[in-house]
Amino acid sequence: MEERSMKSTGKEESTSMEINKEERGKHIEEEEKSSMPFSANGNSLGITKQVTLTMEKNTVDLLSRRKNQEDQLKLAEAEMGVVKEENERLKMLLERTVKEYQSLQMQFFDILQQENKSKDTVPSHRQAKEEPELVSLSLGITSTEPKKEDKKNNNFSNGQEEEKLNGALSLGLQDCRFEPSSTEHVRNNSCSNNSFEEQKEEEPTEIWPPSKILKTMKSRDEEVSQQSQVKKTRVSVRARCDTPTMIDGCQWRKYGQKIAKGNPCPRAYYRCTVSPSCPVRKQVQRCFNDMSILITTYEGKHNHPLPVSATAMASTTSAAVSMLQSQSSTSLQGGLNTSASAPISTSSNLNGFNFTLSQNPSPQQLYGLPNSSISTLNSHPTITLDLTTNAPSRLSSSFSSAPRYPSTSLNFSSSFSPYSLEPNNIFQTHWNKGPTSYNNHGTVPAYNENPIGNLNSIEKQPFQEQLYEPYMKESIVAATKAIASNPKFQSVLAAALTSYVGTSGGGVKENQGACESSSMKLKWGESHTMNPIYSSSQNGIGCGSSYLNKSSSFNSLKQGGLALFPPNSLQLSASNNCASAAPPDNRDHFKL
DNA sequence: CGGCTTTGACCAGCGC
DNA sequence: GCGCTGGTCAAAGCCG
Repeated sequence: MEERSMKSTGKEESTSMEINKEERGKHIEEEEKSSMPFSANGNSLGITKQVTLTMEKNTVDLLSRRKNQEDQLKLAEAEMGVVKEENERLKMLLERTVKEYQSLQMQFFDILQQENKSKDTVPSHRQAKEEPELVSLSLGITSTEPKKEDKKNNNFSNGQEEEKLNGALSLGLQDCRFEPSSTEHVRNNSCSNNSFEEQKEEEPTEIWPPSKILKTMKSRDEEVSQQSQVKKTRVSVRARCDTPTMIDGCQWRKYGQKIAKGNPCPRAYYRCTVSPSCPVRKQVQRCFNDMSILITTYEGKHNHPLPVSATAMASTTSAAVSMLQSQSSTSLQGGLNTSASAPISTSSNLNGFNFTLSQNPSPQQLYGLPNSSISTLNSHPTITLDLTTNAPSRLSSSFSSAPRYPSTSLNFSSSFSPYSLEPNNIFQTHWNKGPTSYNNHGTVPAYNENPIGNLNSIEKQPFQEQLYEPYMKESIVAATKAIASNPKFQSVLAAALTSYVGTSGGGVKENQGACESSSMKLKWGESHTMNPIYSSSQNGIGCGSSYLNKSSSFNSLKQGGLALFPPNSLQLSASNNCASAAPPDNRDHFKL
């Protein structure tokens, strides 16, 4: 534009100069006229006029072009303004859409969580049917909804008696009960432990065809004896964890990832790299229903010395496996109907606490782990260690189905003081608080992460211990009986408790040093002493812990800097006297 | 450059 | 036998 204007200006100037030339020429011509009367005056005059006209035309054209260009410029500017406005409008729209999306997402998750709570009662039973063997250790604290509880109680008023007839081993020290699952709930839910089951099958709307159920029922007895012993036993740990993988003290190398059926969350496969020949594998997968839950399934036994921080989980899994194997063998020996071989049956269903222990499950009953899942391959006996806080819904599941395999459910949730020793907090502290704990690392590798948690960030779980307190003594008595009756259970309980203590303590000792260890002790101790209202739950803890205190292995753990529990918190009251109930012969089960 | 992760391909088991 | 699914392998890419 500027160049054009420049050019046009130049032309104008040249034009004016030419005009001047014309004038001068006119004067010259007039002079020539006077001096030279007979020259070619006529021709020169015509040419001059044509030049003048041409110049004028050019000038007009230039001016008109200039006007057009200015108009175009204005138009372009106007268009740009319109586009800018539209841009801003779109931006606003985008922002609004994003906000709406986020709000809707939040609502969606809320609804999902609510639905999960209500659904969890159903699908758990599915697992037990197809799962060859299932031992569930539920260490999460639970808050049971009154409605569910009432419904549960109504439906299974006879459940306690049924439990006595069952061979399942169920221990619940919280407001949760493991109840025989209904026949139609053969399969587990998606948050499943070991197999991370299909989401579709978790849907409450899904009902198995009767034929399928019958088929499953028929074939169950035949499969029991064959499968459970042959296949590798797995230990599944469900815990709330923000990190990609649970920090268990071992070194893992990821060797594969796959989208499992029914769960959009990919399942990652890790193998132990502490020793090249170590056969231990683990699978890690997010629970589809609750993305905060990380399901880790361990398989195999380490053939090498483990770091201190890794011994806890290894001990837990090992003990659970041994317990499961023992259960399966017992069930095989004892037969389906008789309890003669192991006439141990303890049931204590209290308000807020359920403690049942029974053996030789009848084929008609099954203790399903409400949040557990069945492997579609039905090839691996699985032990589920449930460290989530979703136990309530799981525990509100209903009795019903006939267990094909011995299933053991251990639930200690309420036995831990939620404020000070609540297991979920502990695990979250070490495994779940990844973002806070591992910020220094930037990322969280899949191996040997520092299991130290930010104790200051321990969340105070809603606690209903007051409700349980009046019933605690009774439940503890039942627990005492159960523990005294089943050595394997003792070992599992011990290992589970050890895992809490050991994992945290070991990790502290190994990776962080005494400084944080001491702070952890202080934290737990303080919270414990400052919440006398939870004395009952402390007793619950003490029940297991006091026994542990007498075990050599636990003592060794304590000596190893793992004595994180204040002595009082781990001691049973004399009235409960859990420790005395535990047979000394079973102490060796803690040696893992 | 070595170790780890990613990811598609491959294999085996199981059900129909 | 075929298809589905879980589990593993291994080449390529990434990262410190």
